[in-house]
Amino acid sequence: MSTAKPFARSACAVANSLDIVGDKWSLLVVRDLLHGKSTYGELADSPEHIPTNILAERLRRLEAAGIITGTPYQKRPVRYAYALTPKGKALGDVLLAFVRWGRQHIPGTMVMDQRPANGGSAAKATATRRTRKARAK
Amino acid sequence: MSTAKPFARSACAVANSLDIVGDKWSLLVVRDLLHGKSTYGELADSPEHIPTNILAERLRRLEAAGIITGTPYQKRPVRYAYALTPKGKALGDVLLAFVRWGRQHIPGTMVMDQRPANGGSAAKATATRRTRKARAK
DNA sequence: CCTTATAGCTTGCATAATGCAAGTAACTAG
DNA sequence: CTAGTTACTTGCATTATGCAAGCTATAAGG
Repeated sequence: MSTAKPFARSACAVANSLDIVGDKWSLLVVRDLLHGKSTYGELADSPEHIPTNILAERLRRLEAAGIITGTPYQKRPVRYAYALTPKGKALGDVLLAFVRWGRQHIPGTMVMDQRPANGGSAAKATATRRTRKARAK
Repeated sequence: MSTAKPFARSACAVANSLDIVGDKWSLLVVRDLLHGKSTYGELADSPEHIPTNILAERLRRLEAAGIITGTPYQKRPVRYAYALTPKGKALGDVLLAFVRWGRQHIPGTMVMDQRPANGGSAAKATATRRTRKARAK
C-alpha cells in the first residue's frame, strides 16, 4: 500500500495528464468526438489527416485510459462507434483552454466546429470520404 | 496574400497549439516558470527530471515561439534567466485545465506548487540541486 | 462471376523525437 | 592544482511518427 509508485514521472497532475494526452494527435481525436464524429472513417477524414496507423493506436490507448469506448454497431465485419466517456468529455475544458490560447496568440487560427449545425448547408457536410487517391472524374 | 498556407496541419486553434506545446515536456517547463523558476538548473531539477538535451532544445523552441525569453544575467560564461512572455503566461489557463482534469480523473495526482509559499516548511524548499550522481554525505 | 469500390484497419519501413550517459567550458572554493 | 558547480553539448540507442501500401469483409455494377 505504501510501496506503490504508480507514476511514471511524478505525482503532478499536469505531468500525468501529459503522459496520457501529451502528443500531437490524442486531443484532436477527442475534439472530433466532441464534435459528434464517431466512426474510424470520420476521424480519419479530419482536416489534419491523421495517419491511419496512428489513429488505430490512439484509439487503443485512449480506450485503455478510459477516455473513449468502442461500441460495436455491426458484426461480420465488426465495426465500432467510438464515444467519449465522462472522463473524455471532461477534456473539453482543456480543449477550450487551447482554443482560447490559440485564437489569441496564434494569428489566423480559428475554431473548427464542423457539426451539422443549421439546416444542412455546412461546408462539406455531405462530402464523401476522401480516399487515399482522390481520383477526380 | 491568398496563397499563404502557413499552417502545418490545419487552421484549427487546437491543432496549431499542439504543434507548439503538444509534447510531454514543453508545458512542464512553462509550469515551472510560472512557479517562479528561472535558471537552467532549477528547471532541470524538477521532479520529472527532464533530460538536459531536451531541456536545452525546448528552451530554444519555446523562445522561437515567443513563449519565453532568455535574458543574460551574467556574461563570461553567458547565463540566461528564462521568463515567460505574456503569450507564455497565458498558457496558465491551459495548465489550470490540465490540473483540474488530472486531479479529477487520475487518482493520486496533485498540484505541485513548490513555491516558497509559507514560512519555510515546504518540502525540499531549501534542498540543494540534485547532481547527476547524488552523493549523499 | 469478375472487377471496382468502400470501411476499417494492419504492416513495412524511413525519418524524427526522446532519453540516457558522458563530455566540455568557464568559472569558484580549497 | 584539484575538485566541484552550472549550463550546456554530443553520441548513440530506443521509441514515436508518418507515408504508402496491403488486407479483409461486404456491396454494387456489369
